[in-house]
This record gives sequence, C-alpha cells and structure tokens, in this order.
Amino acid sequence: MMDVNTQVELIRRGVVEIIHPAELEAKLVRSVKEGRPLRIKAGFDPTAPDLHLGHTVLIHKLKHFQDLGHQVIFLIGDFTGMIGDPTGVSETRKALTREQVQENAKTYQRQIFKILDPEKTIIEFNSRWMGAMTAEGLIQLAAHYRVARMMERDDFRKRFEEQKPISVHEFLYPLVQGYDSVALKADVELGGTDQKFNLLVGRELQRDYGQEPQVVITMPLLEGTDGVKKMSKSVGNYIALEDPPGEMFGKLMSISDTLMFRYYELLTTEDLERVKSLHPMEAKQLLAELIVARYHGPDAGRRAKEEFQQKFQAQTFPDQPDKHLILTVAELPERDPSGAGGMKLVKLVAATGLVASGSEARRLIVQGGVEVDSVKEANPDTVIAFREGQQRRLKIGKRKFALVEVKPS
RNA sequence: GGGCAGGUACCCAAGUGGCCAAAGGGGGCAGACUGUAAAUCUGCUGGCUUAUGUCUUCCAAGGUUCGAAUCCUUGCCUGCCCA
Repeated sequence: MMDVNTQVELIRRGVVEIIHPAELEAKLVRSVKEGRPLRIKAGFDPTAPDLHLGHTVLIHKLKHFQDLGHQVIFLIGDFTGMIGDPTGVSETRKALTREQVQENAKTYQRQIFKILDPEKTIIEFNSRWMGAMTAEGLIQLAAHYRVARMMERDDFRKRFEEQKPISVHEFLYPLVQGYDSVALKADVELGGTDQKFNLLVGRELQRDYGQEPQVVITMPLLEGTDGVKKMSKSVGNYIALEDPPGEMFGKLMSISDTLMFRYYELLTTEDLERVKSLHPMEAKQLLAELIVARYHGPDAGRRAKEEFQQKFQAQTFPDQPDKHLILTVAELPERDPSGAGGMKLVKLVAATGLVASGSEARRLIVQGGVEVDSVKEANPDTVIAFREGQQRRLKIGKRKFALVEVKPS
C-alpha cells in the first residue's frame, strides 16, 4: 500500500470537498499501519436503468480508491429506489416497484465493470438490511433525526414554502441512506455535491450508533448536454454508457464548446492546455472519440468518427441509414400507365416511421427539412416516382436518413 | 373532521359561457448562419384522406345549455388555515 501522502494526492484530484481532511488522513494512517483497507461506499439509485457519463465522475473516484488498495463497495439502493430520492427535485418522485428496481439493478452491475475491477468490488443492495427491518426498527431509526434539521434542506424548504407536496416517506430517504453507512461500517462515502446533506446524515447516524463517522467526499456534478442542468435521465440531457457508438458520438459533438472543456476536465486525463490549443471542432471530435472508445472499444470510436464525418461534414448519405424501407409496387398508391408508381412525399416520409405523424412530416417538408436524393423538396404533395428495384434516398430533418426501395409485388 | 384555494397541451402558465385546438414563456423540431456545434434571427409545435373540413383534448364521471376549459353535482388529487 502506498504512503499516505501519495494516496491523499490521488484522492484529492477533482474533488469538491472533503469532510474532514484530517479524519481522512487519520484513517489512512491507521489503514497503512494495520494493513487494513478502508471501506469506501458510494450509493446509486436504480431509478435509471442505465448509467450515464455523469455517474462516471463518481465511479472514477471509486476506481482511484480501488487502485490504492481500498475496499470499494458499490451500493445499489434497491430499497431506497422504492422511496425516490427527494434531493434537488421540486416535486415528489414516483416510487418504483420492487420489480422495476431489480431489473434496473441488473444493468448497473454490467456497466460499472467497464471502469471498476469486478474482482475487487463488492456489490451490495440495501434491501439486504432494510428489507428485514421491522416497523419498530424504522421508527427507532426515525427517532435519530429532527424535523427541523430536515427542513434545513433547500429542496424541502422550497417545496414547503411553495405549497408543494412533501410526503413523509421522503424524509426517510436520507435516514435510510445514512443507515446504509452504519450497516456497512463505511469509512468513506462518496457522492455528488447535491448529496452532501444525505452524506452528512450518515456521519451523524454512525456517531449515534457508536461508530466512527465516515469521511464525506463530494464530487462535482457533471452538466448534461444542455450545459446547464446536471446530467440526468429524467431531464433527458444525458449520454448513457450504453448509448450506441454513433449516438454517443453525435451527442458529444452537439455540446457547446464551454461544456466540452468541462467534460475534458472531469471525464478524461487529457492535458487541458493542449486541448485548448486545438481547433474546437477537432478537440470535440477527439473528446467524442476518446469517450466512445472507452465504452465501446477503439474500433468503435474510430468508426463512429468516420461515420459522423461522412454523415454531417461531407453531407453524404451514410452506409447505415436509420431506416431501410422496402415497398412493393402494389403498395404505391399513385399508378402510372407505364407500370411505374409513386407516392406523395408526405406519405413516404410518414411511412419511414422517423417522424411522429403525417402532420409532422408535412410540417418538416414545408419548412424545407426534407431532401430526396440530395435535392430539397418543399412540396408535400409532390409524387415521388419509383421504378421497380429503384432506391431513393431521403434526408429527413438534420440527422435522419432513410433508404426507400421498391421491389416487385 | 371543518373552512379556503387549486388541478389547462411535454413543463410552467393565461383563459371564467360562443371569436378556444386554447394567449405567453420554457423545452423540442426545422430553416438561415456556422465548425455537425453554441449564441443569434425566423418559422413550426393535437390527430386525420390538408380541408379556409373534420375528429379527440383543459383531473374523472354525470348534469344544465342551442353551445362548456369556463356554470352545477359528485368523486379523486394537492396546498393552506382551523380542530
């Protein structure tokens, strides 16, 4: 095990706050002396079935601890998931069913091992102890905390002042999360800055239950693709680890330049000065390739980049259209005496299923968002003619491509 | 248990008998501009055989009316105050 100073240096990288640094050092010193790894806990709510880049900020920090020889505990809050974390939300989250939570938890395990070493990671579920807790136990737990302290939290207070509902069970969330630290005898708990309150409850509960309080380490929250709100599944501004390579690449390319540097800072080990000296577009492509490569492999990274350049920069039709529509001659409503057939453009666009409705297809066309074989066509009622076996290429909106082919009946 | 205020499209929010498929903002989509971006400007943003046509929408179910998001009844949900 490395000496304490080296460990502290790695642990500090990128963190927002350590409560308290002196306690962390004391724990590390003891750990080295006794040859006993620290127990590092980070909890995840299985509300979102897939992890996104925002989660990886935390997971990478776990990885640091793992590399330093400490015991990493990846806690899946399957029980708390049924409550729904009230943190930062302006309204009550809907609780998940036991089945949904189990399902989501499974996909977590697959994804974290793209970063963490499966051999050295303990996966826990807090239903293991919370499921067994009696009503009496829960009431005892609840007795450890005061309502006034709960109301100190901004999100609760705001909702209270704005006359929005707060359900009693939402008060239980921080208590249960804190109790997890007691059950796991955690030495350190990691979380986003938004989790600070919950993490601190853990310290207080541990003290109440006669344990040494955990050290709390908060990590920055990664902004989502909109560049403003934190990345989250429910807001829809996320990039999931299991997004297909092309989609992942595309999402990364559409972030703002400012956000790009933020992502470099928190998600890569690249030298920031060097990145800033690059042309922003190249820097962004490099970032996108790096990240796709990490979760899908180097080949996928390269291919995603090539595909992207082909599709958007060279403006050529991609090898893999989003939709390959095959029609038969009989399906073409407009007939031609010569045997060829055709279909109104609106109908054709709607038939690809790449737009929500016929009206939407019409709107897109009128607004000039549709090209047929690279020619803009703004009249929705234009009949697109087909001969047997002919293929035509549709560009629908900015980034959807469909290949339409007509086969003999 | 009682009193009061609310529940409108993806979100916030206006509308209190016909001119309402429903103002405004956000978000989203498209066009221009670009670096495929961001910012900015413009347009669009319920469905359908695209018709100045029609169908389904304003918590739910009933009712009043020629006509209801708007009025009445009941129910469900939320907040506040009192007990």
